[in-house]
Amino acid sequence: MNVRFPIGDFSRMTHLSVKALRHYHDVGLLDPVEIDPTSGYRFYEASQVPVAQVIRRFRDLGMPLEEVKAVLLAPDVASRNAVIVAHLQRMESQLEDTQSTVVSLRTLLERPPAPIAVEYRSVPITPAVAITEEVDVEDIDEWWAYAFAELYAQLHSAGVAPSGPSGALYASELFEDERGEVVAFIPVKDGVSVSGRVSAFEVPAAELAVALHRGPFGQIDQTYGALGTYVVERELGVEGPIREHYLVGPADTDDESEHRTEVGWPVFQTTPAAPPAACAERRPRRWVRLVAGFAEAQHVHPVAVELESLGVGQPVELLGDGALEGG
Amino acid sequence: MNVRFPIGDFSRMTHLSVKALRHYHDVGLLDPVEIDPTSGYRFYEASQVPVAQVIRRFRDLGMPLEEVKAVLLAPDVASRNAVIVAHLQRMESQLEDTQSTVVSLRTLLERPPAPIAVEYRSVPITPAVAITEEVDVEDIDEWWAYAFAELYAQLHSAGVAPSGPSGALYASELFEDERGEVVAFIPVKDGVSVSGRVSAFEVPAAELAVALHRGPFGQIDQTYGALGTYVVERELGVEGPIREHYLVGPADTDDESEHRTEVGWPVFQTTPAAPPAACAERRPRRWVRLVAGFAEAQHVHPVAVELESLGVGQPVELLGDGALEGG
DNA sequence: CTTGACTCTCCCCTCGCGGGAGGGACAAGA
DNA sequence: TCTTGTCCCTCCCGCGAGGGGAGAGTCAAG
Repeated sequence: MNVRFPIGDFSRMTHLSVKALRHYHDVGLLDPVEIDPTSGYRFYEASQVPVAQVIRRFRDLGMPLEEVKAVLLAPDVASRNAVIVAHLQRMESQLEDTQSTVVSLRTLLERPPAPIAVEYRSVPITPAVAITEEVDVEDIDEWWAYAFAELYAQLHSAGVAPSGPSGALYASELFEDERGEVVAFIPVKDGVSVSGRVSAFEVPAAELAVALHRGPFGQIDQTYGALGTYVVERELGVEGPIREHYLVGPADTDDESEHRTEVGWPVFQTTPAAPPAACAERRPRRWVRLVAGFAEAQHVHPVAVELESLGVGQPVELLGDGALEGG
Repeated sequence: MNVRFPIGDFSRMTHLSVKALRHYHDVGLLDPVEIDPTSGYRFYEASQVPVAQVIRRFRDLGMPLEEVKAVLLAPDVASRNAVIVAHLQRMESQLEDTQSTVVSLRTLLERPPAPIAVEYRSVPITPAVAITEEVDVEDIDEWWAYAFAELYAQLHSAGVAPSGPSGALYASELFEDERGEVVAFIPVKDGVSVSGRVSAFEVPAAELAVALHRGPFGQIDQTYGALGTYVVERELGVEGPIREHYLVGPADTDDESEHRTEVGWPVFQTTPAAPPAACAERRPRRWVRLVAGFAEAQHVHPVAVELESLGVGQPVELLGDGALEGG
């Protein structure tokens, strides 16, 4: 008969706490070899130490008990490795998230709260070619890329040059209901023969409050946020879809910091001399929702300034190069 | 009066869930500017969006709410930065732990379960110089380094050469009570005039079961574990302190993989021809405890083999170079 | 036989919310 | 004005992986 250890000794052997061992017993991860029927005492064997060691390492890596169990019960090496690799990959991607969060936190704390410049502008009705579709917000990016690829392809094959920067209209439903109509358009002087999803379109005239976004398109939420804040503070109404104008984009330069995008907020009629006043009548609940969808990623007064040197280091690999493909 | 947003709109503005916002209110992290006394409705202002953003980033970094609160309420930039830096440092050290755990896990899963070779040996009484002291287990490493430094210094100044490899005795109390007597010794042929902590010592004769550890001293727990397992399986008794002999150490070569350490387990008298049998009489409860203190870090059968390519990548810095000292 | 160390079960606590029940509040449409 | 649907409220339970402690039984050494 092999030597039996009570839980306290086994705890010292494995560096697992007594509480943890009892818990592992409860969930069936590591059962004692014997339980005294009268006293209820748990007894473990020396041969269980290695198993406990493995459990401890995986727990140190934050692997959930269920998954550790899967590793221990895996019928073959391949399926076991699959579980381990999946966990390590989760850890790596989590680490990436952490690093990008540190970056964005630094941006948030460092950047001076540059006041946004908002310009009022009357835009006339504009002929264009366009793709119009109802889209889920989550699909926007992909839709956007394909739509403009298609538009430019048709203009190119028709031998027609744009008469101005391309742009898009975003229906307010998009921000209220997570789904709404989007129009991707490219202005053209003359009629163009179009086919497929592409159609002739007249971009409607509007009075716009316009903010210019300088830098990567991926950070445009900052400008949206700033404009949203601006609009909220002045309690401006909104009429019609939000616009974007792509003044300088990836087609023009690879330097993302050179990119320029205008965000246009359609306000009520006004003269350039007299900017629009608050318009309580035309400010229904829907309006608040709309702004709510925008007003984010502003710069931070209350905790700002001087946290200058938060940095991030190298990317990390927990998985080595030839990771387990052949397992 | 500024525009007020109900919790749902504010949730959309900040990407914080309604539940989270209510929780932050409960714990006093982010209070609404107004609470309708009759309906209990919470109302937030646009100016609170940036604060919420900051909260969200820190939460994404896993900072506890209490600490986020400390950041927001910090009276000056320096104390605020202190909190942030402390958190990022915790994250970095946690990451280091993760990486070393991956390494040790790989060792555990990869290394073939090499059976340990145990040799029985009779060692005679040996004159030596030694430092004897009662030590806490946690202080062992430091104590050990200083003790041998002192021993070698005195031998050197006395112009005496060791007559054999240095070694140490570890009383079993050390493993049972976390504290016990340790003797660091260096064998010498003749009497040496000694001073301070160092004294003349006779290393007692003993029957030893000896295991040889090859490699870094930091991994000696593996050999201890293997020897402990060996002893447990054969139910060998123990008499007297455990020994270590430092055959090849840092003084001899910088290549840690070349280091050699013997671990000696004192058994009862036996002839080399007839290895000691189990000795139930002399195997009190204390004995089990002693083995329990050793038997760890064995190699792993149940989940072993072929997980060959788990690797670790670069170290990570979340804190940049000139981190915030001047903050 | 006593004493002290050890073990058992059972219950509540953590942290940062998520899920849901049950019920009031509010804006839009009929 | 009523309904309808959507919001919002509070209150309670749950997770994961145990930690802390109460109250009671067990075990081995002196």
